[in-house]
This record gives sequence, C-alpha cells and structure tokens, in this order.
Amino acid sequence: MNFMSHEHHNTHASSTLNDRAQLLLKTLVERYIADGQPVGSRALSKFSGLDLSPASIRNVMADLEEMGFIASPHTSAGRIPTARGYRFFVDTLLTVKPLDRLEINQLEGQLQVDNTQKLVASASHVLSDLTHFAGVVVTPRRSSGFRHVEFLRLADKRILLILVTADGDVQNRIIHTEKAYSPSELTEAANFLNQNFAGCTFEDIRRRIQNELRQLREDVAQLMAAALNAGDQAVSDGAEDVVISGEINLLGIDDLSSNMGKLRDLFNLFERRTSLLQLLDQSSRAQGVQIFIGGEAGLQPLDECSVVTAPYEVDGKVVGTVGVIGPTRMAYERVIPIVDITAKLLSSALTQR
Amino acid sequence: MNFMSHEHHNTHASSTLNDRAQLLLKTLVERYIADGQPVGSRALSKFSGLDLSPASIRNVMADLEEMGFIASPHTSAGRIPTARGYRFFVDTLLTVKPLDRLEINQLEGQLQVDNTQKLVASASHVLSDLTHFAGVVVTPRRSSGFRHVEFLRLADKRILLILVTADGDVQNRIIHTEKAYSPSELTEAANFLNQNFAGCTFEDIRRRIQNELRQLREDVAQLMAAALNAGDQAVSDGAEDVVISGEINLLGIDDLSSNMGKLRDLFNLFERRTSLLQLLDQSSRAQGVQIFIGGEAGLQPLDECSVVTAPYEVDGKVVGTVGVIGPTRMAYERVIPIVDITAKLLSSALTQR
DNA sequence: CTCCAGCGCTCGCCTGATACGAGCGCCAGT
DNA sequence: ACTGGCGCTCGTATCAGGCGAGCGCTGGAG
Repeated sequence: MNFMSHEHHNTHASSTLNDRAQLLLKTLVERYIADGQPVGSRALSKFSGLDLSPASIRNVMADLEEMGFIASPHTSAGRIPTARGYRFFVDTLLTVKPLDRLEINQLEGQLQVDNTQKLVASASHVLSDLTHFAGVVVTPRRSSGFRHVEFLRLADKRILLILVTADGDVQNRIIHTEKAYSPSELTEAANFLNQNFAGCTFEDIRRRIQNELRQLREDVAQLMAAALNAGDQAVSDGAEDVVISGEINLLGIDDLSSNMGKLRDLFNLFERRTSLLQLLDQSSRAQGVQIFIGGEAGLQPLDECSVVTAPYEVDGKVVGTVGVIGPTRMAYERVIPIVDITAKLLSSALTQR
Repeated sequence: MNFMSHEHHNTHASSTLNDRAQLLLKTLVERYIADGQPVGSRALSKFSGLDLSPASIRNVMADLEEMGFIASPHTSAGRIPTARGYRFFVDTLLTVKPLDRLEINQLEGQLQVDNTQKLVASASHVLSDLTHFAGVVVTPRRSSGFRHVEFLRLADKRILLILVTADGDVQNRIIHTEKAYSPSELTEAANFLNQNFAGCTFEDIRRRIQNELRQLREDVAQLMAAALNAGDQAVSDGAEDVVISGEINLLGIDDLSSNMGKLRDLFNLFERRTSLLQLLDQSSRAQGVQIFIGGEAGLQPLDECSVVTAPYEVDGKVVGTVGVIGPTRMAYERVIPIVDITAKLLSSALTQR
C-alpha cells in the first residue's frame, strides 16, 4: 500500500528521533499514562504545546509507529506506546522529580526497624502503599555464619534450640531427643559450641567437628548435630526469598483485570516465586534503579507489566533488591524515586543495626 | 396471580419438608454444586432416581421456591439453591464421607512441625491446597507467660534480646543502649530475670519489679525494661492474627471472578483482617465444624462465599480456628472433613510439642 | 388423590443489521 | 513545510428477531 509513502520525511533516515518527534512521543506517553485511553492526533496537538495541526502530527505519528515506538490497538483509535516506546521514554525523555522531604520522612516512619523480617515486610508494604501496585523485596542474603547457640529445656526430652547467625538473625526450633538432658549438660554443650566455633560458617564447623566428635560424649554429640542441621536449614531455608505485598492492588488496575487469564498467570508467578526471584537477583547486579518493561523481563506473565527495581546494601555490599510490579502504564516519574529512596532507606536501616 | 395455587399440595402446610421434597432438594443442590448451572425440572427427574416426570417435579420445585430454599436467577432458567437452601442441605441432607487413611497421612505429612509459625502457615497452605479455595488459620492464643531471656552482645551498644515465652515461642529484637555493656553484665541481668521470674506473666513481672527496681544498678534496670517492653509487644503483637493462603485460588472460581467489584471487596476483607478475625473467633466458641453460608457471617463481602471453620486446641483448650473460605457453591462433603481433620492434626501437633 | 403429558408463555441469549463516531491516510492547496 | 478536507476503516452502541430452555397450568388418566 504505502510502500513509498515514508520517503517524504527526512527524519526517519537516522534511527534517532528529532526533537519534535521526541516531544510528541513524550507527551503521547504522558497522556496515555494519565488517561489510559489511546491518544489521537487531535489530543496530541492540544497538549504538546507545539501549535501544530492534527494533520501534521499524524505524519510524525506514522513515523513513530513505523519505528515501533507506538501502535494502534485497532484501525481507528489513537496510538498507545509499545514496550519500545516506553523504553525510549524512560531512558531519555523522562524527567523524574525527586520526592520532597515530607514524603521521605513519612516513608521512613513506616519502616519498622526493630527486626530484619519486619523491616523487609514493612518495606514491601510501603512500596505497595505508595505506588498502589505490588511491592516486592528480596530478603537479604545471609552471611551464613555462626554466632551463638542456646539449648533450653522445655520438657524431659524436648529441647528448644535457639540459633543466632552472624548477621544477628535468630532461628529457633524444637528438637526431640532420645535422652533427657540436664540443664547443665545443655549449658555445657552450648558453651562448647559458642566458645570454639563463633564466627565460623556451618560447613566449617561440620568439617572441624568430624574429627573431634568421637572425643565427645555421645549424647552431647547428638545436640551438636541437631544444632548443625538447624544451622544448615537456617541458611538454605531463609536463604533468599521474596516478600510480596499489595498484590491486591493489581486487581484494581483495569489494564490487567480485563484479562482474567493474564491476571491469574501473574498471581501464579507470584506464588511460584522462583522465576521472580531470578529476575530480581539479576537486577541486583546492576546498581541504581533498573526497569524491566513488558516482555523485557523474559517472563510472559509480565507481558503487560513493568518491574522497577533497585538493589539495597549492607555495609556497602549488595544483599538484596526492592521493587515494584505494576502495569506497563505506570507513572514512572513517581515510582522510580519511590523505589530508589526505599532501597536507600532500607540500606541505611540495615547497616546501622 | 397464583394466590390460590398453593392449596393443592399438603406438603407446605407444615414447614418441614416431606421425604420427596428433601430428596429433590438434595439432588438439586448436588447437581448445582457439580455443574454450576441452574438445575431444571428435567435434569432433576433424571438424576433424582425418583422416576417422576419433570412436570411433577415442577410442583415440588414451586413449593421449595415458595419456602425460600431455591430461586430462579431469571424466568426461564433452572433453579439454584438460596442461602437457606444450602443451610438446610448442610444441616440435614448432607452425607459427609470421611477422608480415607491415605489422604489423612498425606495431609499430615505436609504439616511442618518444627515451629509454631511454620506449623500454622503449613496448615493454612494444606487447606487451600486440598480444597482449592482460601485457607485461613488463626494463630494460637499466647499464654503470655515468661520463660527465658537472653542478652547477646552484637556491638558496643547494640544488644540482641532473645525472649522465650511459656509456650516455647521465641521473639527477638535488637535494642540500642546508652552504655556499652560487658558480657558478664548481660549474663547477670539475664540470670536475674530467669531465676526470679520464670513462669510469671509480664504484667506480674512489671508489678513486682517496680519495687525492686531501684535496688538494682541503673544500667541493669534499663535492660530489664527493654525485656519487659519486648515481652509486652510479643504478647500484643503476635497476639492473634489470621494467616491466609491460597487467596489466588479464588481468582479461578468463576462464581466470584465474574463480579470484579465483589472480588476486590473480598480481597480487601482479607487484607483488613480484623473483621475476619472476629468471625473466626466467634466460631472458636462452638465446638466441631461450623459453617457460615453467604450473608450468615454478617459481612457482605462474603455474600457469595461460605466459610467452613473448626477450632483447634492445645491441651484440651481451644486456642484458635482453622477454616476454608470458598464460594457458596462448594463441595461441602469434601471440605468439611478436610477442615475437621486439619484442626485435629493441628491440635495434636501443637499438644505434643 | 396422585401423577403426568401437553400447551402456551416468559425471558435470557445469540445473531445480524444499522447507525455513529473517532481517528487515520492521503492529497491538494497554500 | 504545514494544513484543511475528504474518504475510509473499524470498534462500539443499539435494536429487532429468532431460538430455546424452563416454567405454570390444566385437563385427563390411573
């Protein structure tokens, strides 16, 4: 049909957009994010501030469509940004306004600092609350070192094992034993472990204890073994998990809730966790805010979603990722600083612990 | 119109249903639960086993409708059970088949026994998994007694406080202090608390310590206060909460997911928790399985839902509730024993800890 | 008295037709 | 280079008509 029609504009010779096209793309994306309606040439001519007629704008829009930045959902509707359009938008057109002091303080106030678990949970909650999308936080990687153990006698043959890891996290479990231990035996066993192995990794301990084990009394050895098992599990178990909150918000997003099937795929993704974790881990290698738009994440349940992430650190070392999952059509200029600040606040909260 | 037409049947003179009506109601409910389609007179005549013609059945159905057990969604469709119909069904018509041994074992295997929190979480998960609805568990009421405390020095002025309550639950938090404590000071303070107050409630301790407090060294007193605060919070904080899992399953239920608005109300209810908790608490006063159908719960987000609950116990005392939330149209004869058994398994798992 | 076959009726749903309007592409004129 | 205008494409809304499921009722049979 129009196989020659695209000769009459010089802009498309280079794959880079001229200023006019950029401005129009920018306002188109902004309008679409605001309204959720396909944006027509008339609307663009009104809102671009460029004082061009709709007809002229249509030419530019045709070019933009040809280059894959925008698309028509159907023949006679306005245009909406494609994933590539959003990408260009966030990369070069977006102007983020930083949060004002008040919001930051408010955000900081909502973080519950008294406990790593709570801290992470509240961070996720804050993210979902402020953005009205789903907040995700990957729990901090454990340093997996041993710090302290305590055996507490509950009943004759039931002992409460309390284990403190190097990063100050507490694990506890109940162990059933063959024999009834006396409190002094328990203290003795705990002391032995605490004095000899504080600071080691659990693998280290396991290796070193292999040799000394037969020099110990049989029953004490059993306690040790239990402690080591608990330690192993503490490492692998709480190893790396992703906390999601505010998924419910996504039910309200009409972009998503129109496709019931899509929506369920999305929630299944949340439940499986593992592929999501992979994605978030990947983002923790970069520094600063990172954005996955639509299929860029490589997960098709996220087709119509964007993921905005930022790594957070403890003592200068990246240990996890925070992020927001929402529809591709989200207010990036608001979400980006929110994620950014949350990561920073989380970092500092974890570092000063 | 038919203001006299209901004279020609003697059944409705008494509000109790005759055998035929009961059987028809039973098969109607069963058919509807199985198919999800309004049940017509022809279908009933086929499945009831009564060898009656559709026409005769229509008479009975008319009576049933008049008494409020069934209703037509519109003029020319079959009938569906009303809330009252379901109620009568579960009260007097339902025949529950107990789970077979295999299923019970499988269910038992899925409970993670090593920790109260995990146990509760896995119970909720099991419920949602087996029923494909949402599983809920109210966490066990704490006995709120003090058993053991431990102060662990993390850094100069940061101390990890580990608190064990009477029921063997472990709470931990990090406290920041004015002064740098030595390990021996910490041990001393812990010993003082452990030896003098084990078994008391936190209020007791607070009262008794008021007097002795000024006899203690100032800095030790500070530690005590921190421990007491943590204890108070442990009691109120983890006091009573409801764990929900498998909400996602409800997305797949077409009865619910047709009304997007309803669905969101439902999920909001889940998130607010408090009114749900009230409902579940209420059910913990009864014993055995209890069922709330539709509006019976008094919460209109649950309009089209049923809640099947059963209390669970520790040492013969009810401490919480397990349950399933699903559409009114659920396979009660399966859900009821599942909830029942789960409550029993949870009871025994908690008792033998 | 009980039951049943049949008739007419009511509606919900599906289908096809029509009208409308938004938005685009193209072109000719400035 | 820009713009006004024309024709075209489609999606949506509205409406009418046909279909079919299911019901209520009634008259007749056992």
